[in-house]
Amino acid sequence: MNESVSDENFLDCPFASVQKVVRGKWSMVILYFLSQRVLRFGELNRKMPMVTQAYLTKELRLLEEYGLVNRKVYPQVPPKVEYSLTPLGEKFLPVLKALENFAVDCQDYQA
Amino acid sequence: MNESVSDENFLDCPFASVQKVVRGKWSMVILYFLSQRVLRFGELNRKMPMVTQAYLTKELRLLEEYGLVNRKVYPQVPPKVEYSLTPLGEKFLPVLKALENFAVDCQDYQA
DNA sequence: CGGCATCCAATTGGATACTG
DNA sequence: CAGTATCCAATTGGATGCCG
Repeated sequence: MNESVSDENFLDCPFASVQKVVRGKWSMVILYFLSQRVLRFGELNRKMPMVTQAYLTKELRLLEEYGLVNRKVYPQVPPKVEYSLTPLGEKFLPVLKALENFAVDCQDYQA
Repeated sequence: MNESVSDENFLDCPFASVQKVVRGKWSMVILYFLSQRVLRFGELNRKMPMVTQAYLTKELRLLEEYGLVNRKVYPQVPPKVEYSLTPLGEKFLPVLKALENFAVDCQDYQA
């Protein structure tokens, strides 16, 4: 069900391969905030108070695994962890921009 | 695009309002095929054999509800139903294009 | 042909409490 | 401060069968 996308009737569908990035409920918002600047875990969480810290951790781990987010741990007490976009993460920004434009279009249509 | 999402108006966040479109596992693939041409239900299903018809129906209904897809029923026997993009659906295409580009970037990074 | 209804499995999202 | 660990609720995805 996972990697066997060699269905000949199917495509070399690029969407299937990247959709996982966009599926997490808050992943795009995370990427948006990190595109503005490097953020510590607590800072990011405060910008997204509707997300529990446990879930924020999970999504950050996923984005890290996908190679879009970098996690830098400072060996201190108390701990300090900074999150930032990787070069690949930066390459996702045009998608965010396109989605932003689309959101505007949506509002126009509702008016 | 900078200050439109300040630290507190996360609810105005355009991504949150639009993410539902992109969450369905196959919604982007559906939109991609429909961007190529108008398709009957069966045609679309044959292009996506990994999706059961019941689920394809569900996603199409959602995309219709979101205003991206138009469903045209021909009152015939046997039934004929054609799906196409609405004007709003067309406006989603830049997002698909951006995602496509990103998919290419992903592959570059894996190499 | 293009559904719908039903039921079920899997995945996701989230609350809460505890920790180095 | 930035997490784990656990448990649970909600949502999603999917199989199967019937219908006009």
